[in-house]
Amino acid sequence: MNKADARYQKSRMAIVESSIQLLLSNPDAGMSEIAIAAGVGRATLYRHFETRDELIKELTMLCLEETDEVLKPLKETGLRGLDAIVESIRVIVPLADRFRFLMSLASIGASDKEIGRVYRRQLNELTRYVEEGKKLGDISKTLPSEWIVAMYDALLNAAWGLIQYDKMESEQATELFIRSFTASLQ
Amino acid sequence: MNKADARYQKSRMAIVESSIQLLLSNPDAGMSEIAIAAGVGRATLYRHFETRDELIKELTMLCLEETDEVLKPLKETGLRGLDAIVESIRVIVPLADRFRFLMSLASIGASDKEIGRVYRRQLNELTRYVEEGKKLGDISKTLPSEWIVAMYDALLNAAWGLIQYDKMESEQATELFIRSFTASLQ
DNA sequence: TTTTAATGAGACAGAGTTGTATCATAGTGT
DNA sequence: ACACTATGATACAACTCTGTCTCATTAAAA
Repeated sequence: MNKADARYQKSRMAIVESSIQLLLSNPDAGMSEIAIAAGVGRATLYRHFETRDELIKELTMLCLEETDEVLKPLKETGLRGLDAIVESIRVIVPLADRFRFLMSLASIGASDKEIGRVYRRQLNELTRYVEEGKKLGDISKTLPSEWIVAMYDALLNAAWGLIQYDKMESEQATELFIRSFTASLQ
Repeated sequence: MNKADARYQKSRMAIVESSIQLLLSNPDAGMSEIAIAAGVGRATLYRHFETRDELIKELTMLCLEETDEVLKPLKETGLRGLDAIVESIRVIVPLADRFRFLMSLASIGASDKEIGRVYRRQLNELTRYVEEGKKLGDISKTLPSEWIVAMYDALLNAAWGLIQYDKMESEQATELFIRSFTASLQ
């Protein structure tokens, strides 16, 4: 299996993209179904991912890395507190399918060490911004940080749901998310 | 099978309650697992519910009916708009596990006619309160009703998650929910 | 107490899924 | 042009889950 081979890359990309979308709408989808959705033979699917559990684990890691990737530039902007959170919303909503995939399979996080570690780190970063926001006076100190983080996740989910079902555009969902979320922090 | 028989009722109650909780934490749980969780033989489980799909469908209907039940008094209070919504939050949060069960298996709603009908009706009632709230001036007219309804569901989920993982008490979650939700509607 | 019937345990067939192995084919790198 | 190799199709065994059935047990109803 040569990772540089064009056929390999084509198959792999198709598998990753299709399986994330498919597992999002049907978490019980089997390997046959996944292979069909990816337009790939079942045998090829097993050549790329040894088992179904392996596939899901690698997809999860991939989604975590992708969200990491878009959040990295944010750290270099020097934004702090609520400003940082708002900016994170802007970059994360377009990736909401990845994020939702992580949520829907959150149970995995508990079972896999590596995933749990990365997941907790991302959660901690958001919590840090929340604490900053409280110090800066943008966020009410009487709201528990845990509740704020939970709201963030929940509203991101809501936004993505509306986008997925074509109820609104990504931009509108982003603005509503930001508007409602910031308003709720007073 | 005599529905009045004490043994029948005991088994049925155990099955219903256990399977809702179990399927909530593991939607893939099989009939064996469900039977064990209910402290009941697998054969008995099949005597009460012909198939696994039947079981899930009946559980879903039951949860719908229960939420209907607690919302019924609300209609007789004469509360309108935002006041009605706030009151609905108070009565619904304690039932959040039922509600979450409905959400987690929302895909069923699409497949089953009866469930889809009841589900849409409940959604419409919430939407009606939202529209009322806009007319009464409690809710900004520039927020799409769909977004508000989505937020309601999302925050209910968030509240229930925190309660389930013992991060806070039901009362505190309710108050945070109401506070954040109402604040976001301006 | 006696009768009735719901239950638990277990065996069973059938269907579906997973993961492995083989082989001819067709696209790729050289 | 040629050698390589990823792929698709297919067959296969092992396993799991579902749904059915039987029979002894035990708790409820009479």
